[in-house]
Amino acid sequence: MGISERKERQKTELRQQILEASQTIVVQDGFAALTMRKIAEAIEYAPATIYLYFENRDEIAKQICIHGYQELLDYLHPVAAISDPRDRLLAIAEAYIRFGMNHAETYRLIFMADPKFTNAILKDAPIDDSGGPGSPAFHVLIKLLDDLKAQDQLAANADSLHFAQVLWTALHGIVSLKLTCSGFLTASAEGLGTTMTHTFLAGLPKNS
Amino acid sequence: MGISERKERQKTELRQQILEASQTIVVQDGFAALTMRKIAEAIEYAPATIYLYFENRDEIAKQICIHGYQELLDYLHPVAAISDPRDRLLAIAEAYIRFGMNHAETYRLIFMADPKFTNAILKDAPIDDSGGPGSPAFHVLIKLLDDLKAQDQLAANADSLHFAQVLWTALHGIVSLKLTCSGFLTASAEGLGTTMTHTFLAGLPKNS
DNA sequence: GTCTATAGGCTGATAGAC
DNA sequence: GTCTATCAGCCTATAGAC
Repeated sequence: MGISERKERQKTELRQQILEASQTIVVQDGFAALTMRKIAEAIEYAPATIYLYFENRDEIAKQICIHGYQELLDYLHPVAAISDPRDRLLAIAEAYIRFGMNHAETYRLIFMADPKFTNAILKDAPIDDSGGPGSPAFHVLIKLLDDLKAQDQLAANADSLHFAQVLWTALHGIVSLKLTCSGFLTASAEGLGTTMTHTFLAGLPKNS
Repeated sequence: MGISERKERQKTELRQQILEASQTIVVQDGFAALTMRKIAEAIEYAPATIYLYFENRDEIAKQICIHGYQELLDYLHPVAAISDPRDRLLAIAEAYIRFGMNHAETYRLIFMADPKFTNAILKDAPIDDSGGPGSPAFHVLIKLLDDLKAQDQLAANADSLHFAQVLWTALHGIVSLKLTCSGFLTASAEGLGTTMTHTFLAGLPKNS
C-alpha cells in the first residue's frame, strides 16, 4: 500500500499548493484576479493540470471561502470564551472587525460577493437558536445575546436570534463600508466598533 | 443658431438614451452585465457610436452612480423634513433601507463595488460637519444627530459626526448583508431596521 | 500525470470607409 | 455621425499528444 499512499499524498500536496497559490492571489489582488492561468503560473504547471485537481474555478473559490470562514472562527474562538457577556460583546466586535480589516479580500469574497460562495459555507448552517449544526460563528452571537438576557441586559421576552442578527448587520456594516468607502468614513473601524457596541448595549450616550 | 441648437439637442438625446439603456441593464442584470455591446444593441446603434458620447464604460458607470445617488436623495428628502428627531430617525432608516432593497443593483454599484465609483460621487463631498458643499445625504444624518443632541437624546459633548457614521454603517450593514446573504438573515430588512433604530436610541430593551 | 494547442467565448476600444 | 471590421486582450475549459 506504500506506493498508492505516496501517490495519494502527492495528489493532496499539489491540491494544497493550488489552494495556497489561489489564496495568495485573492489576498493580493482580489477575487476578480483569480484566473486559472495565474494559478497555473504560480504553481508552475500548465492551466489544464489544475482541472485534474479541481472541477472548476468555482470549486477553488468555494474552498478559499471555507478556509477564510475557518480563519474567522479562529478569531472568534478565544473571545467567545470570555465569561462576562458585556466584555465578551466588546471583544467579539473587536475580533470580527479585526478579521475583516486584516483579511479584506477574503471578507469581500465571503460576505460581499456572489451569494453562491456564502451559501456554500452556510448552507448546512441555517440560522436558528436550536444549538444544532448551524453556523458556529452565528451561534457565538446568539449565545452572547442569551447570556446578556440571563444578566438582565436584554429583556426576557426579546428574541435573541433577532438581536443577534441586528448585531451581525451592524458589525458587517462597519467592515464592509470601511472596505468600500474608507475615504468617507473618517472614523477608524475600531473606533466605530467601540461606539457601536456601547450604543448597542445602552443607546446613545446622554448628558450625565 | 437654430441648426446647431437642434444638433446639440439631438446629441444630448442620444446621450440620454444611452444612459437609460445602461441603467436598465444594470437594474436587471447587475453591473457586471453592463457591456458596450449590450448597450449598443439596446439603443440599436453600433458599439463604436457609444464612444462618441462617452469616453469609456467607466464614464457611463459613473453617471449611473450619480443618478442613483440622486434617487437616494429623493428617498431621503421628504423624511429629512420631519421635525421630531426621534421620528425622523425612524423614517430615515426606513427610507434608506427601502431605497437599498428597491434599487438593489444600483445600491451594489454605489456602495458595494469598486470604490472609484463611490468616490466619483462623494469626492467633492468630504464628510465633515461644516455644512459646506459636502455630501447632502450624509448631512441629513449629521443634522439628525445634532437635533437629537439639542433634545438631550445625545450627550452635548458627543461627536455628531462620529455617531452619524455609526448610524450609516448600521443601516448599510442591514442593506448590504440582506442583498448578499438574504437566505441567512431570516429577519426582514424592515424589521432589522426598526430594531436597529430603537436600539440605537435606547440600547437593548430591558425587563420593565 | 502533464503537457501543448486550441476551441469558443467574452471584453473594451479604435482605424478607417462611407 | 455612424458604420464595419478588427485589434489585442482576456477568460474557462477540453481534446489529444506524449
